[in-house]
Amino acid sequence: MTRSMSSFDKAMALFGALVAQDGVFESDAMSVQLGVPESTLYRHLNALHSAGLICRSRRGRYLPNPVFLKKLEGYTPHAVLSELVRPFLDQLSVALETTTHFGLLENDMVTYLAKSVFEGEEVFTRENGQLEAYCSAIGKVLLSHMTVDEQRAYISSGPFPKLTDKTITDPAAIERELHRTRNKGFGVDDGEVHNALYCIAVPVFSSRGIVVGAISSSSSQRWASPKEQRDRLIQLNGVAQSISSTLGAGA
Amino acid sequence: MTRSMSSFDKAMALFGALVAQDGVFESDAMSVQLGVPESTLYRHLNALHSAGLICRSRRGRYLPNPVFLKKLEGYTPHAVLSELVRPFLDQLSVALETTTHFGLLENDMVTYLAKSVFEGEEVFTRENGQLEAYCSAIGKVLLSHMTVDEQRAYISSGPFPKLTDKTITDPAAIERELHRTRNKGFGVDDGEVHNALYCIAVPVFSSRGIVVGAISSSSSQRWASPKEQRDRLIQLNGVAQSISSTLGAGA
DNA sequence: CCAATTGCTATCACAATGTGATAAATGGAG
DNA sequence: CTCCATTTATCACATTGTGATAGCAATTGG
Repeated sequence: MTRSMSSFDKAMALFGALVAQDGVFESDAMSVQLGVPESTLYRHLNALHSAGLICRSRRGRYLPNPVFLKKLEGYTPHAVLSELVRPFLDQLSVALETTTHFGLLENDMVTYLAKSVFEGEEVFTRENGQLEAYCSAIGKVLLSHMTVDEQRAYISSGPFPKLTDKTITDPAAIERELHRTRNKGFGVDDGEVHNALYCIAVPVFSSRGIVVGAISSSSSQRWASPKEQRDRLIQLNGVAQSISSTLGAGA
Repeated sequence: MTRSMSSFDKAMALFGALVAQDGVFESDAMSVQLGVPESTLYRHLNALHSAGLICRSRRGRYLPNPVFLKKLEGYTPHAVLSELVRPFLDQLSVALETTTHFGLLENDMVTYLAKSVFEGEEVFTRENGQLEAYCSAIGKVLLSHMTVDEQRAYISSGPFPKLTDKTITDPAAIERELHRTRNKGFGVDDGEVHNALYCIAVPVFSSRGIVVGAISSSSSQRWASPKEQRDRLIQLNGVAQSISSTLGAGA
């Protein structure tokens, strides 16, 4: 499976490291970090430069080329993600016979970037609309993949409004629920946002294991059995995997 | 001088073409456009994908990878440009003994991204501040490199306030002045913005001849002679060239 | 529904480029 | 001036990239 890596991939790995470190390049540190000899790194730097990806600022400092950046103005991660994800959501909504969503976390709220309605299963959400994270299925998944510090900060940022009888509002209970979610690998909203709304959600990872967002299946009827829930999960995870692979390897 | 082109450059050229065309890829058209055989193009597409630069959306449609885009959040063309340009401005201001600026056009106004003050030559401009384009040296240069349609739209967008006695405000006269500026290759502000402010400016091109911005030399005293103006121009153009080359080839 | 078109993948012999060790030059900081 | 990290240059060698061709896959149009 390990297709021979093109020279491309290695140089782009260097690019990624550079932008992540605010342009700072220390040859020996970078050499061990990327597992590439220094002489090769400098060749890659020159390749990135002549390809118009980076500029040399001060000695030891390389910045993304502003002309290159300008080309990417007009492409936002949100817009691209929602376009990429939509066909998968459509496929999923007919397979599951439920409405499906793709969402991600933004300022501790879930933003729904894309939605695919299954006829008869209208849901009150809107694309680009937001919902509370602690009680929604997608929100629980995304919160459960935060770092410990981030999650702690979120949990102490309450209060958490009780949207239905079943909404979990006690901070300690929310924390337990998030642990459960993380361990199970999927999130459940059992009528906790709205009386007639039942959802399950799974995370979408980038190839390097970073959580990019989450997809969910929403229905106005509760799942009939654990088995039905399990079936949905299998399909959800399959689609999540597909999305991951269209995102590609270097991300 | 033509250093052998790495495989990188060709693939990045494809990337540039893709983002410029909103992700649309037609193999035969692209093949003639880039002068690369189709089979090679598809290999490049795969390289871009596995490097995490692009995703495949629909058939024939390739979008920038959102994960990649997210890495570049936080880098704006403005911020990077001003950092890159600053050392050149500093060098220039001591060489010319004048205050120097780098600016670009934004909504028909000149935005000053960077400024290097020469002692005793304070100027009222602020970094990230804006000034009218039709009367400033940098503005004239940038306007003179607009497309015909853009320039026509600008000229008919008046009125143009008379900031000093010498300000050119008649649309037809402005148009003539822009033609002159374009032909000479540099712009002059002969006290047209402020009574005690005299500037000359030259364009900064990217390697592909796109105007990225302009640099200027500003003084409270008028240049003594045509020769002095010519000397300043030579230095200005030299620095403009240097900036172009730090921007690299692929841009 | 079947053609026809276009997108995309696979393969191969050959040419070109990337690789990494070494050495040396450049530039900045104390 | 001296040290140290950055950066360029060089070289024999291994790995990739190249582009023509053929063929498969999927969409479009009639």
